[in-house]
Amino acid sequence: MSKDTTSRQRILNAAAELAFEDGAAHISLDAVAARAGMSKGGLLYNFPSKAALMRALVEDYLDGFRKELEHVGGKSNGHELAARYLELGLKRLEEKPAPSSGLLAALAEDPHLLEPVARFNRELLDRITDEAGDPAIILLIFLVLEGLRAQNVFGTMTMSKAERDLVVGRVASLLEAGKQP
Amino acid sequence: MSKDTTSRQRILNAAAELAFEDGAAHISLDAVAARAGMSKGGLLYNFPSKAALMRALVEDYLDGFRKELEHVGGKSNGHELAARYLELGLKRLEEKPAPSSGLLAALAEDPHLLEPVARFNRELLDRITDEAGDPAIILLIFLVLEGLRAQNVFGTMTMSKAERDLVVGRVASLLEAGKQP
DNA sequence: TTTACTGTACCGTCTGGACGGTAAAGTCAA
DNA sequence: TTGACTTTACCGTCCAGACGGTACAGTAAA
Repeated sequence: MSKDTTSRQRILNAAAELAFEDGAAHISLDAVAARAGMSKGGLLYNFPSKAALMRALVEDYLDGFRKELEHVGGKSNGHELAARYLELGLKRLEEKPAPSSGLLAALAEDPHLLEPVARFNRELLDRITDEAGDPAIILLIFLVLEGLRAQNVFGTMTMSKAERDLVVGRVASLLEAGKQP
Repeated sequence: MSKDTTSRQRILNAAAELAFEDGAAHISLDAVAARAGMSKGGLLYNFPSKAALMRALVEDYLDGFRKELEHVGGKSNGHELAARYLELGLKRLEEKPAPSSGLLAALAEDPHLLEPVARFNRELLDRITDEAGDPAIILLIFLVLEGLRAQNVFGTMTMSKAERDLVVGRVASLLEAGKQP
């Protein structure tokens, strides 16, 4: 696809795209290499095994999230963090190869590979709820975002942009309302 | 596993369980047959091809949902239907082999197989919003449920029962509040 | 010279699916 | 009631192809 990225990133993108388009069961090393514009030897030079590739897919997803989340500033209260999380989650839905597609590939290969994702989610949830007043709204934001991600990655997104904006706006106003009661 | 079910159902359950436990990429006909307590020949007698099995997984999921949803009564207003949908969705989260695991298997095999699911979701959404006052709350319920399902099937369910009850209770009260404005 | 690959050849294993049985249950005329 | 048959619901074997992984010789840029 694009040549201005590292081969590592091209491979990761290729794997995510393939998982989304052809189904996670059909990500062969040959197919990923071909899609990344590279030979299988080249792929195996970057990732010594398929398992390593899948692990990298998960790490890449989490690193991206962490980096972008922390990017704004380490010090922030729960509400700011929640709003930032919502915003970031929505932004990530728009990205070309949905980052979550990589998770799908990893999940299909071995469900245990998603354990770091579960830990990350839990830590983030705790961090936000510790500082925010109403846990219910935080949990709700989390689930709504998870729902949108699921729709996106399952290819069953039936809601229009307008509908998504509507529900996200409502959620945001609930968060705002719970700010200073 | 259980012997009092039809071989068809045993096969479907075995496939869903395997997809959840070992990863959707590793559902081979041999593995499914073994888990269902049957030979591969027997499996192929019930489902003439792997694709047919995957299609059946999706149909089974939708049929179950449809049947249970309609079971209460055809005539109901939007709010009743929404409440029923929420209740049913939660109940389905508790089932032994998560019904959505079958969807995961189908998705891994061929993403197009989930198109009927997308259509079903859209039709249900339209049907409820047509009769209910506030579309935002309906969409919110839908996404929250989808989020819970995703957590369940991805094996990344980090929320406790208490937390789930908390957020679901909040959502239900929002639905109730929007009933007669 | 090192780095970052490409390309080809190959191996052992797994997989979907075709196929030929077969034992039991049901059907039905004599 | 019996014998002859058809159907149902499987079992076990086999095979061509796909797959992950290895090995290695070559190459072009830094």
